Amino acid sequence: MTIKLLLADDQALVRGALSALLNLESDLEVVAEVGSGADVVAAALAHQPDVALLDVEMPGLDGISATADLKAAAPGIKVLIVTTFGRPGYLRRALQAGASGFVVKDTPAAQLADAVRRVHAGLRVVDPALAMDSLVAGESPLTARETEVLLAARDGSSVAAIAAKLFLSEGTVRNHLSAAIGKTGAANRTEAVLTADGNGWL
Amino acid sequence: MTIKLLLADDQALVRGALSALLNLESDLEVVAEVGSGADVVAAALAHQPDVALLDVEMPGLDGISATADLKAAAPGIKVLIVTTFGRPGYLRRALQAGASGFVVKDTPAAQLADAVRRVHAGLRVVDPALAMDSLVAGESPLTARETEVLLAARDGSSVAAIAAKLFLSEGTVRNHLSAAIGKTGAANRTEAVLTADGNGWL
DNA sequence: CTCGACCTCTGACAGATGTCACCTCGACGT
DNA sequence: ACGTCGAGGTGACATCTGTCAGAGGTCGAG
Repeated sequence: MTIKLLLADDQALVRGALSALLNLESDLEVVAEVGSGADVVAAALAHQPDVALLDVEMPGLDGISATADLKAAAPGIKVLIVTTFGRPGYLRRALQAGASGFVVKDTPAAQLADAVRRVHAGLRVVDPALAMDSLVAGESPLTARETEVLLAARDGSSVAAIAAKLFLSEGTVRNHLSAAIGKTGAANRTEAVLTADGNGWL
Repeated sequence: MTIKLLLADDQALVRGALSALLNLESDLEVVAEVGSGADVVAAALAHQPDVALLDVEMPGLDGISATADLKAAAPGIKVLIVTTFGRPGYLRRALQAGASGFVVKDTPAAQLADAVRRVHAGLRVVDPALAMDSLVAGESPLTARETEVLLAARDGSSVAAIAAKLFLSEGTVRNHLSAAIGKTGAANRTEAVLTADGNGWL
């Protein structure tokens, strides 16, 4: 009885390589590969995999949103998140979206197949060190608006530009930025964006 | 006659997966895998590969510096750069360092083995679209100091902090930043860092 | 209903930032 | 010997940022 897999990663080379790696295992079989989060649900319905391996960083629909969509459309399919960045917030949001496992891309290749089998068996797979970080970092202290403003500030936009984009007064934007800077313990907006991003709060 | 390969990528999962992918080809054999740029030369001397596949983004010694070191220690080994980001400046610097090929991670997996064979045969392998970008973007217009200052500004440091780190006057730092902002067509230091980084100038 | 949390806005303020003009110095190419 | 360029610096200026106090408004929990 082989475990059927769905792979989602925007980098074709990595996707193909992971496929080769997993197909080496006699009890695993990759039945579908997609390059964007938007294609996950359709491919899953078409190929009926047992486990879906999703990357978080994908253009358009990210892996976490894709997880939520997939669990809504086909609750029986287990989801294993595979990501480059072990951001605490990613782990938290992935689990809330219904993922069964969370693997960072710098874990040894040999462990991936085991992770897949465990997830298929109904177990949770989470890197213990990352779970600790997630507990320490906690949930995002930023309010919805503060997050939006920081997101808009990420590309170096001025207060005026952010205000125009979000239809706010410049003073309001400055207030939200100031609050975000205070909550992140940063000294300016750039640092605030960096730490918030590093924690997976954006 | 098999082609012997050396793999360098800081993400163990990707490294292992690429290894699996390439070992599927009957004429290719991965003889060494390392996780940092600093280990490339030693592993190359120990295992005598024909071609080295190096990632650009690695902690410590990056793939481009590793290329230069490797070509100095063992000029006969061909280098194929495999990277996530197709920054024009990366391509230029990789070729100057002695790389024979440059492949972005979102090219189809099937083409990687061919790229390796071509590089081994003494040909150059470069994505045509990326080569165009490299021509258009041209060399970095930033002077050495401007680059240093931008680099120091990347983490959101204030002018005072940058001045202290580089042992410069605050006024000089402001002048360099202003020049960098002007040359990159940005409106502030954050935008300047973003565009310079996007072009591989940092 | 009241309270708290959040959003929105204003006005004022100190400090940081970006720009400009202008200066010296050393290296380099002609 | 000369001009050019980059590095390093100073001083002044307008503008942008970050902070603070205050003042409404909405909305859900208790």
